[in-house]
Amino acid sequence: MVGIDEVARRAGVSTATVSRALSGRGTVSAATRARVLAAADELGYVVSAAASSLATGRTRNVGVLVPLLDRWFYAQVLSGIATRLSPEGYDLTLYNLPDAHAPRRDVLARSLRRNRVDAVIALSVFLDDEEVAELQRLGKPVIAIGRQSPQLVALTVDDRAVARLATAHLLELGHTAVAHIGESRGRHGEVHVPTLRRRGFEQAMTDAGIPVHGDLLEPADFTIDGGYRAAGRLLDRADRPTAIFAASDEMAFGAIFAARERGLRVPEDLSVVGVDGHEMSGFFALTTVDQFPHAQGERAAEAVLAVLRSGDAPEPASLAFELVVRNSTARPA
Amino acid sequence: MVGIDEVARRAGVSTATVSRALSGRGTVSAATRARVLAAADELGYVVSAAASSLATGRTRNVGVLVPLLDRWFYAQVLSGIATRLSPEGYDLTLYNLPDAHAPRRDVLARSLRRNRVDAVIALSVFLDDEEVAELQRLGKPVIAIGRQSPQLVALTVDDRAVARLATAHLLELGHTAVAHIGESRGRHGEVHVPTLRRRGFEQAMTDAGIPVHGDLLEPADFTIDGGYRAAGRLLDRADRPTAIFAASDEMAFGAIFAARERGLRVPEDLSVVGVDGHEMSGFFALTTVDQFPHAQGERAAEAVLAVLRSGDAPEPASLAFELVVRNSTARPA
DNA sequence: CTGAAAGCGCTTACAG
DNA sequence: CTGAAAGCGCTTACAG
Repeated sequence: MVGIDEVARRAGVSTATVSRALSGRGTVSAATRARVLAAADELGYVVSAAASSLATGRTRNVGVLVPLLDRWFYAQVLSGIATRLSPEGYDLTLYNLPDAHAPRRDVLARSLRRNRVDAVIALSVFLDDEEVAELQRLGKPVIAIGRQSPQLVALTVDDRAVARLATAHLLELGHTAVAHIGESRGRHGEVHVPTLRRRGFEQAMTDAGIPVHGDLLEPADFTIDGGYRAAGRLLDRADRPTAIFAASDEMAFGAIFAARERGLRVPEDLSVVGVDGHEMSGFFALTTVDQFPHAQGERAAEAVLAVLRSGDAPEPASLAFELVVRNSTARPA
Repeated sequence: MVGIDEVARRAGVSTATVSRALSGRGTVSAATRARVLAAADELGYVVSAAASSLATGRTRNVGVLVPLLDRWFYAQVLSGIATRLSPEGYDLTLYNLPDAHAPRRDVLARSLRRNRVDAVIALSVFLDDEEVAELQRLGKPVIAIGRQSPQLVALTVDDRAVARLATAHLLELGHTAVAHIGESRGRHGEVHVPTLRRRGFEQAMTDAGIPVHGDLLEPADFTIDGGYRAAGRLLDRADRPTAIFAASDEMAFGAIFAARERGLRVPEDLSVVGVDGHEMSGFFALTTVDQFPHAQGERAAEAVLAVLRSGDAPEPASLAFELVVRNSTARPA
């Protein structure tokens, strides 16, 4: 690899001047700059990340924390982030945060502290207070997607409103036996997305004068299979619901598979609504609340870039969502 | 951030000794080592990536080149890679290689040359000769997944064999009108996965004495929607096939949607086989050739770690695949 | 506008 | 087994 001194020699200037010409910081005469650029180009010089970042303290790298790499939603957001970071010359380093405590601490207390990133985007990871503190101790901008902790600045959709919108759609069609598939316990209080969706569901039902009893809430883990099994439990009951609001499209797909397996037609015998705007929702004719995950990633990347440029603290922001009505919902029979 | 000299002061030794004690390289007495470890732990010291990598030339970071972040297959492989890299203390930096020429050059000639990675895993990206040369000029180990260039060491499945296996399954069931959805042009010759799958299909058909005419080959772009449209074209013909071999599960899903839309039953009226082992293939009852993408990622990561440890050149290897028969295939009516 | 020099925070021969 | 010192390849006050 050719170094800065080779470029300096070829251009007949000092390394300081090469550095100034290439970075655009400091003043260099037009003629000198041109000579330096030509020399760098001819030699194929690229600045060494390690040397540059040791000298400046900046890395031009953003860390992204993801709970799972192979869920559609996260892949979408990640893709959105990469889309906006790459043209700005920023790299993206991935940190997979598993459920287990030990490896999580390893990522937060070790990997991230190696000083390899200028900022962190935390994607829907549920951090406990100690972990959040660890993250903030980095002294670097942190942007969360999805509310994860009261202490983290986040880009969020209004998850209660999302759930109310989906539920209200079913109620307006005339359904009264509406069940919800999602998280039913409230461990994470005011910042837990699945819990907020369940609360929004409950609120819409209550507002419509329909009491919500525990039977209408089936817990599932946001996978297709989880949705399939939860829906199976609901549909095998004597008093099965006529509509299901699933807290994610993948769980909604599972519900559709469960219905189909039982000879129930969607939407004639069962209406289903999801959340996300999954790429396959159109094929399933699934009515869903789209939350534009790719755009969420882009927004997060933009927020990070803005903070890095301005030095200002990041600001929380609210993300768009939209009900997309397709053919998985209809009036009850 | 606390530095090595603070640790040295606290432990009452030189920074050289701290470095040796922490890295395990060089000799340190047990007592000194214990004191250093304790001091480092108390201070929460973590070595600076930039300083360490400038001094050693090693980064403990692996670059992964991906064409698309939001395809299921790539997300799986990526997840497999991360799974194996993370416990070894290696970070993973993502480089998205789009189709356009300019940004690709930017990644290969700029980003990767910033010296931020010790090795590169290239995931199903089709590089032209110049790009491969650029990659090799890095002087770092490169492992490809999927055959991409004759010059790159790769982990590959035998794609012709995969296609023959899928096609033979349909032929054994008694189908003779078998169509293929995939890539139909052979730009990339001997190293292009879609082309190899098409050739395997043609070979199986020819071996069975069935001539393959162009009508049986419908090009598609490996997305669900592409498969849906390609299958639509096949199924709208007067002499529609009784079976379809799709070169990916996602295209197979699209084919199933296309059949369903036309009132054709799978497998009674149409048999469908895919390739990949997609997480949803079970729900679609799709017969497929599983190629275990998560395991492919793990294998690639292991190969990279082995090369990094031994200093030996990487070696090509062959990956497993397996026909999984489900309910999307049956004897023709 | 430009250069000499110090410094970023480590690692590693070298000497003892 | 341990320390002093040079060096990794840049950047940036400082001086001119």
